[in-house]
Amino acid sequence: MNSPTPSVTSKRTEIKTILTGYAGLIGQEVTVMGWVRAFRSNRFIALNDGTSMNTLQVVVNFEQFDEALLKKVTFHACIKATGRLLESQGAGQDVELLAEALEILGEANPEQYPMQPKAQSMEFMREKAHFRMRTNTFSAVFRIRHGVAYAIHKYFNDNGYFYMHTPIITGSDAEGAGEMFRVTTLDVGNPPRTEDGQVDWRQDFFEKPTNLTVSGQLQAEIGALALGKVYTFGPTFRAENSNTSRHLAEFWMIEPEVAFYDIHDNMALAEDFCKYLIRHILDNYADELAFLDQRIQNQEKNLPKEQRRPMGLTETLRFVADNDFERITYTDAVRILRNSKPYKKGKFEYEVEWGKDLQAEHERYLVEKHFQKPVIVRDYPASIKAFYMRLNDEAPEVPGRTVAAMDVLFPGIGEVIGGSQREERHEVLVQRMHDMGIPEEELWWYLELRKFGGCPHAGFGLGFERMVQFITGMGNIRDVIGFPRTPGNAEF
RNA sequence: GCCUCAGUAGCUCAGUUGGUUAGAGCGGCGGACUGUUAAUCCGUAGGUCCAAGGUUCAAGUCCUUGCUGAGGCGCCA
Repeated sequence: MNSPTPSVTSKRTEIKTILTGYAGLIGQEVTVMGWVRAFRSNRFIALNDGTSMNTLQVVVNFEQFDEALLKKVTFHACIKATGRLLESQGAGQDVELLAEALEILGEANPEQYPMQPKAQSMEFMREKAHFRMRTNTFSAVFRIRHGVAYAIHKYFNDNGYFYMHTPIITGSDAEGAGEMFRVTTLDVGNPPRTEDGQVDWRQDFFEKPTNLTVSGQLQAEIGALALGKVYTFGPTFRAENSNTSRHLAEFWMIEPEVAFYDIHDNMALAEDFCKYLIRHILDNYADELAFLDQRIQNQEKNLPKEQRRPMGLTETLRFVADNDFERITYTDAVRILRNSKPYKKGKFEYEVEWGKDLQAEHERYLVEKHFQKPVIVRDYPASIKAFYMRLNDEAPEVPGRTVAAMDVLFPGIGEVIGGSQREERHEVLVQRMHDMGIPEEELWWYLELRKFGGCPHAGFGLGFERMVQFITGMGNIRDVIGFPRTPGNAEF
């Protein structure tokens, strides 16, 4: 009855298919394959194949099976079961598979296998990244991660955007988005040198210094000024020594760039886009959200009330999807903060002063206390923002020059989006680059975009993992990417 | 990079003013039971107390340094 040698065929029915459309399958013979989540009473196997949150109950009449075979039905062992699908006699499920044949596709010796059928810490599972996707939490997170990625492409495609691939290796270090990873084929221990002792980059692969990209924006602007509406969605690298729950050295970023858009169009796009992504997950991953919601509640039930989330996960997502984001200027934000209770009581660690960047504590006050919803802050002081952001006209009620920059701030994770209307005026851009010490010769092509057929345009960068973090409610960004790269960590 | 906290069994943790043989729950293993749903019951094994050095009659406990992790901050998405 039981074949000792595994013979995998493609004739399997996915468990999601069985559980969501079992009506037509009752009484029929089906084959399922998956990983054992539990083996109760030597009779009931809870089988999960990754297609959904749910398990199929496989019933084995242990009298009919070899004892040595059943001994191998252990936690996370991979099995194949064939039998008839029946209405369940038990209370916990509608249908169950009465196994007629059972095959072990991959053993998981419980004395050696590190995962256990119990709650384990996020830190421990991070060290077991090759196994953690088999857990309820991580399989839910990674199905949702896929869902968000899909929704991104669908949103842009349905709205007439073109997906554009920008280079991973860049020869420019003027993008101004942080420390970069050097890319080289030179012998790092003994690089060729010029006569004055400097590394001779002309002998390197690209005959110049190159780095991993920190942003595809500058190239996306090329696309926008030809195709009108483009977006990028690719890996991004920052060599910052950032040790936080919201930073990765390697992450994925979405960067739409749109010709003829100003900062207000840009904000409208950002808000509509965020809401679309959230709605897509609400509509398609309700089981996953319910599980993650429950998980957070269990986690928080021991915390004092004021440290708990004000709303459940699903509730939060609905709220964000259904309500307008608050839109304020940086100047307004400063005024609100200076009139706030924590400011007057001296609770802020950092000074709130026009011209200084808003700190995390300030952003959190605006989002979580004052407005209690996502906030878009725009028109930041020019002195604290990048050279390519469009210089606003002087305004009498504003203390200094500002640029048409915008940050979308979400509760819990802070900045999800940073963007701007781009400076399209050649002479203004040249002046800004000069003032900020950006070498013009490195970005000659970027400047030429302003000389030949330029136009007003705008765009933004959305941190993919931060959005997934928000939607899944995961506390640490390292738990929403399969194989996180952070300072001192590049395992797997 | 800075600040704070932590590191004890496979996992999560307890371990009193420094004092005999370092404990629990879960997991594992052995057995019982068998329509279970985090199955239940009985039994059992399992320890470089992060590392090195130091103080002391005596260190899991105190001190120094280092390593690793977490939380917060900065940089940002």
